[in-house]
Amino acid sequence: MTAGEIAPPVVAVIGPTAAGKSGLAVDLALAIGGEVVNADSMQVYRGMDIGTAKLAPQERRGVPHHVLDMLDVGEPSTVAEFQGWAREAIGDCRDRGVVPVLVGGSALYLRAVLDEFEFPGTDAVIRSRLESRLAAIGAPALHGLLAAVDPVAAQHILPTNGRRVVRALEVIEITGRPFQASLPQHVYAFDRVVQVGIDIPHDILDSRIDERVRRMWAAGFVAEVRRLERAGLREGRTASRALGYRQVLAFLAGEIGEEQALEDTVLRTRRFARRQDSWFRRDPRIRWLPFGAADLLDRVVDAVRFEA
RNA sequence: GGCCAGGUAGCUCAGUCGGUACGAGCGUCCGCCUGAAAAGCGGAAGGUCGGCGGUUCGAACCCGCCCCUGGCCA
Repeated sequence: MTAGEIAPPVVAVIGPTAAGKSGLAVDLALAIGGEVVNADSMQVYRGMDIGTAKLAPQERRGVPHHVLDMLDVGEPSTVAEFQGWAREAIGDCRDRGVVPVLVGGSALYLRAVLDEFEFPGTDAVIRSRLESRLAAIGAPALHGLLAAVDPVAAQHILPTNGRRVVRALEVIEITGRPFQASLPQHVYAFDRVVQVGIDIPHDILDSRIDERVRRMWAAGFVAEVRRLERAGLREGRTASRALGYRQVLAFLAGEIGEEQALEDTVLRTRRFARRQDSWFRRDPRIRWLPFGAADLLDRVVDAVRFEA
């Protein structure tokens, strides 16, 4: 963009999984001259296509998509790294006068990008030392240690949540300062942001999830996982835990039957959607629009034009 | 038709010499969440313990009959 011109707004299309965000985002990008920036924690993996419901190239209808296929399944993924990629993509779009349309259901990722959100560093050595300590003495005991050095953080972290206790101790050790155990305020990191959410009833969403998972299976999901398994998926700290992938890996390992894997995937996806809900509902800045509305796209476009 | 096992929370099942169901896991609902977040963690609501009758101060647990499920025999 040229000097004096105002930067385009940052738009985010959010909502629970299987609500139709990806397609809507492309529609929106085509309507207002935008490009898509992925905000899905698992679509950053190369090869994880069917199971993450990643839009196929032709389905992107010529709209450039950013922050997709950044990692191999064996590599760990983190919010902090994602935050960097996404902000870079957003900055790049805006510099070119293009509206960045962030799409995804990873709530923490969205907030990390849109809000003022800073992550203290990490240290593999410290981390693994704390993790073995966790394995040795258990979460409550480790929580006791946390309480001694950072009572406030300890108060905000449940004694049974080993994962968070470890991270808190890691941050304290690295920075020498207390750990911020609560989410920050809702303060955007950009001057103009519009978040539109797809509001979809639970029963409709549940049946869509069921259909989607079955469609994934029909589309060769198991074969995809088998392929990725050879590429190191099973060893991947993050990717191996993805919905569906984890279940199919269990099936391939002979731990559960294939039908069970499918049903578990549906179930876990449903629960995930509920969790997404509780994140999104807390953000008062989201402009909710009804799923299935005939003029949904128009309303999204209006929301962007009006609020931006 | 006979024999055996079993009928306890939405589901899978624990359970005690007869003394108020501590039930557990899963699901459901609600909540938390700063470098694994499609992850991790917590809280809550759910049960006339198959039906009827009997024994007993008291029965989900004992007896009888009935219904249902699975298996075996015929």
